[in-house]
Amino acid sequence: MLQAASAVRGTVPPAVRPAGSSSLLLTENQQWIGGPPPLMDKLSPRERELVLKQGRRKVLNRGQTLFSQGGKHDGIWLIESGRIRVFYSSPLGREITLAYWHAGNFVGGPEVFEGTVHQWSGVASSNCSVVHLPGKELRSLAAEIPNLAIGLIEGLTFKGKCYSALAQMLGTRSITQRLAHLLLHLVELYGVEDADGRVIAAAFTHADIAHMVGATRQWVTISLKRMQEKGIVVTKRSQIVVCRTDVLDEMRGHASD
Amino acid sequence: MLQAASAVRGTVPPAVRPAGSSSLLLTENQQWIGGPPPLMDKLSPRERELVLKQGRRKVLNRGQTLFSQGGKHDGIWLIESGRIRVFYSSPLGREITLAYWHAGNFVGGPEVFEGTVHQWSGVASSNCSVVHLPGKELRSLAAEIPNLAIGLIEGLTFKGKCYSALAQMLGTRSITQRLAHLLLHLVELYGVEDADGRVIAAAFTHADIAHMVGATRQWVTISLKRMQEKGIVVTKRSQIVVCRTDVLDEMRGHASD
DNA sequence: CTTTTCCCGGCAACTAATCGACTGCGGTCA
DNA sequence: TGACCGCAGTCGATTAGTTGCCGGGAAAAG
Repeated sequence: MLQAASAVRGTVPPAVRPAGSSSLLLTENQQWIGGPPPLMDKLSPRERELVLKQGRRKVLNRGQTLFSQGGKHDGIWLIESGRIRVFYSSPLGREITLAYWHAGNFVGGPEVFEGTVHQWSGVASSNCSVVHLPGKELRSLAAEIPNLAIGLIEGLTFKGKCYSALAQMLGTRSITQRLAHLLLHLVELYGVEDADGRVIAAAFTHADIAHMVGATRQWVTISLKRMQEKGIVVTKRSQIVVCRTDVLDEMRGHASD
Repeated sequence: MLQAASAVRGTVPPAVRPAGSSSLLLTENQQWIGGPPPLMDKLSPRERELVLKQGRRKVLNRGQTLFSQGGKHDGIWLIESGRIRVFYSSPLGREITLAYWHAGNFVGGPEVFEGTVHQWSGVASSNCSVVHLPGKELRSLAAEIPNLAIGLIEGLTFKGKCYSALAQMLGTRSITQRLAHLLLHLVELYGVEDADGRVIAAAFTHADIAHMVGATRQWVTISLKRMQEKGIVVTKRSQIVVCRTDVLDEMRGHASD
């Protein structure tokens, strides 16, 4: 089984904004680029303590499963540190990842209290620390702390938009367009300046990217190569440097006008 | 402009269950096949009257637009009769329909009160009667009538599952699989017994179907023809008769095991 | 240090799906 | 009755995307 293949991959680089999610999220009308406001930010220190007291902290190694589709649903997990990948795997083995969720977000939707079964799976894509809030406790906490309830609703609405945007992208854009779109989003979230352009400072393998845009590993390789030939990106040692965001923006099936 | 090309298309045939939605909804773990329980069913006659009083009734002809993506969002529409098609249209003109919503459901999500802008468009796919509940009025009604609030949450959760399921289907299944899946769903909702098999009693054009599965009109024609050659379906005069649900079930990338 | 594992990369054959265009049918309307 | 229009159906050309395979290189594990 996986035992931390690379120290680099999986750690969130310093340049990264703390809260957010990397995926095919934003469509034309999407604001909230980095994700919803973190769930706990509006709470007073006392309230925060109250919530954490009710929850059960859990530490995960890279690769460990937090919940899996078809499993019984009970409550949510609040991410304290690390990165959780939420994805769906079809019976025939094809996979689509919804998003990589960062610290400050919660996972386990679309229902928050006691639901039926999970529609998605969640695994740690880096070493993580999470707090589990079971449905029953969460419900009473939400009744007690209005700001928590509001945070939950905001988070849920955002998740709804994620599903919605993902469906729209998958339904109306070609893989190449989706890839262009994703690269722009990754640059937005993880971009660090560099001599050649903007480096995507979080390491994703071609397979990771393939799962995000709904494609095969090989096709991502081919597409990236073509982009490199056109001078849009430079790939040096499994890192992607984006040189021409303008061309990418045009490629993705532009939103403007 | 469209002026009711056919009298048959657009009317909901008698065999149809009253509430529900036809789309690529159900995944393996999906229950609620026909949609959520209708929003108003749990209300007392008096409460129902109260709600209808606050709303503004609107009658739509087939083809008329109810709301469109990018437009300002304010409240929801309750469907009294007819069928509303909710879809997204990309800047380059490709379209994906989320669902056809029937009487008893509401449209205008994923937010219910005052939101930002619509992510989807809604047009009447038959003559419709709807009741508009603006965000402000809806909010106070929901505060006053607990059962209405619960209905809203149930409806929203269901919509979340729709987006989610649609994304999963689009991300992991081939068009052929999606088509098989859709046919099974349509039979489930609109199926009427017949000498050859089960007739899908609601008329959808090939273009309609293409938008539901995210494909081109031509490809739907070809796929249906291939299915006919294999004896899975029979198409007689723009109506589809499904003979072998078992084969379709196997084609769609089966859930069982 | 060696072995193993993972990941990039390329290649070839193949199928799925798109695009544009044209035909013919049937229904509707003037 | 004739003109029109939306829709099913078909064709050929082209592209997008898959599947399976093999090789090399870098990094982790032993």
